[in-house]
Amino acid sequence: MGKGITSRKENYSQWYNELVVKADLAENSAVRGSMVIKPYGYAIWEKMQAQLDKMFKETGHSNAYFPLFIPKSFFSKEANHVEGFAKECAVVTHYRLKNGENGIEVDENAKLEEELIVRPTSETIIWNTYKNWIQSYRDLPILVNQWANVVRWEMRTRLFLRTAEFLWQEGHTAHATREEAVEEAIKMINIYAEFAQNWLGLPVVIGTKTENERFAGALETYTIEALMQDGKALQSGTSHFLGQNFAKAFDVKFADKNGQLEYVWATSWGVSTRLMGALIMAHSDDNGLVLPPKLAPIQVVIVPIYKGDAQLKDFDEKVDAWLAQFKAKGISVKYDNRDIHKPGFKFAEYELKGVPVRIAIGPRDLEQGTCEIARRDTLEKHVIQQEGLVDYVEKLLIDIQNNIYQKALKHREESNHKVDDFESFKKAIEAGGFVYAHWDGTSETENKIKELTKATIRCIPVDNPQEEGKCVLTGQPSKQRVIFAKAY
RNA sequence: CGGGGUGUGGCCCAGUCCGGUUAAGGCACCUGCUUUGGGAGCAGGGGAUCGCAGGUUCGAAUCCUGCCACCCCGACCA
Repeated sequence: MGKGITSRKENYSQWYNELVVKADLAENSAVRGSMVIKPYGYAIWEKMQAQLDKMFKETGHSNAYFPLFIPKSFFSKEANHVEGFAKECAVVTHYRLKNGENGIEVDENAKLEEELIVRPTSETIIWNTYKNWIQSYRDLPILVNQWANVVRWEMRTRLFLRTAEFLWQEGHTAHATREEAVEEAIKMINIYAEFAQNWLGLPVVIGTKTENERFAGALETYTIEALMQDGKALQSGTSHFLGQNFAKAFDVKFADKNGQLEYVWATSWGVSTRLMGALIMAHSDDNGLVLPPKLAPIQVVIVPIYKGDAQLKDFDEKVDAWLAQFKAKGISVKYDNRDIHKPGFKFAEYELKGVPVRIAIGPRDLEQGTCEIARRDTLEKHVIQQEGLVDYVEKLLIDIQNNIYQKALKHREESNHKVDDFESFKKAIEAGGFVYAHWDGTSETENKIKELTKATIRCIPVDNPQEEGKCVLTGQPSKQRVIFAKAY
C-alpha cells in the first residue's frame, strides 16, 4: 500500500478515485465500466442493505425477485419509459457460442426470436407480472421490493457513482387510489431521508424533480439531494409516483367495491450502490475514509504496542476481556495483534479505512492502567483509564455519528446561496453548493441555464416557501425558489 | 461517437526520438536477523512471451502497418 492519497484540494476527483481503491472498497474490473466491490466495501453495503431492508419490512413491504432479462416488447409498451432508457440498454441477441475460425464466436444460428433487454430497471417486467396478480381491490395494495443488479450502459463511469452494472433495491407498489400511491411515494422518500441522515450521517433536501429530471414514465419524482464536499450535488435516492401509466401500458385493472374496473395506481423507488459514493464523498478527509459508526464494518480497532512475544501475551489476555465486553454490547471490534506491521503502519491503515475508534495500548498503559483513544472524525487522541473503557467507547461512537452529521450539515448550510440575478447566479454556481433561485417553470429556461452554467435544477424542496420573484434568467414571474447545482 | 493521451514483473514507472550486452529503479512479495508509542533497518531472493498480430533488419521494448485495451476531456445518466 502506497503512502498517502492525493489531497481533496489538489484534485478532488482523483482523491475520490484513489480513496475508493486504497481503502479497499472497490476496483475496476476487466469488464469496461463494471466494478468489483471488494469485501470491505461490500461489508458497508451489506450494513446499508440490512438497515434499509428492516425499514422496508417495518412499513409493510416484502421482498421478491423478478428476472434479469426483459423481452424487448415489454420494454417498449410505455412510451416515455423506452425513450428514457433506450440509449443505455444492453441487449441479448443470441443464446449459444460455437468454435469458429478465430476461436469462440457467437453462433449465428442461435439467434433469439425476441431480443432480451438486460434490465435497467424492472417496471415493465413487474407490471406485466402484476397484471396476473391483480383482479380486485382485495388484491391491493401490493408492496414489493427487490434487491437486484441492473445495467445501464454508461459512456463514462466512476466507481460507485456511475457504473454500467450496479446493485440497488427497487420497490414496486400497486394501489387502488391515486392518494394512496402518492402517499406511498412520499413515505418512501421520507424513509430514504431518514436513512441518509441517521445512518449515513448525510443531511439531504427532500424535493420533487422538474419535468426534465423526472424518471421516464413517472408523473412525479421525489428525490433526496445531498451536497458533497466539493460543492456538487448528488442525487441519493428517488421515489416515483407513476400514476396509471404502467397500469395502462400493461392493462392492469382491478374491480373496486362497486364492481367497476379501474386502472391500478403505481409507485417505484430505489437507492443504489451510489450511496457508497455519497458516504465516501460526504465525510472522508485527506487521511482517508471517515465512516459513520453505524455503517462501519469495524467500529473499534485495538492496536497493541509491544516488544516480543512474551509481552504480547500480557496484552492478549487483557484485550480478550474487552473484546467480550464490546461484543456483548453489539459493537464490532477488531484486535490487530499481527506481528508483520508496526503500530504506526496500523494507525495509518485504519485511518485510511475509516475505522471510527482506535484504541492503542502499550507497556506504559499496562503499568498505569490507561489506554490511548483516537477518534477518526476529528483525529483527536487522548489517554483514558482502562476502567470504564467499553462504556466510554460506546458513548464515543454515538458522539462520532452525531458529529459527522453535524459537520456535513454545517458544510451544506455554509454552501447555500440565495441569488436574484444571473451574474450572481453564475458566480454562486461556480463557487459550488445549493443555489436557491427563482425559475419561470419552463424546460426551455432550465435547459438554457444548464447550457450556460452546467447547473441543473436538483429539486423543488417540499414545503417550499412561496414568494413572489422573477426568474433568474428570463425575468418572468415566479412563485418560488428552486435549488440549482452542478451535480454528479 | 468526436478530441487528446497511455500500454514495459502484482503496482508506479526508466529506457523508445537516435535499433546493439543479462530490460534499470522504487513499492509490494519471500527468507533471515535486528526492530515495535505514527507508514522500520540491513542482507539475501523470486518474479517480464516489453498490449496483440504482421513486417523491416544480422539483430526490435525501440522503426513501419494493422488491430485491441484502458485513461482524460466533451454529448447521456442513479
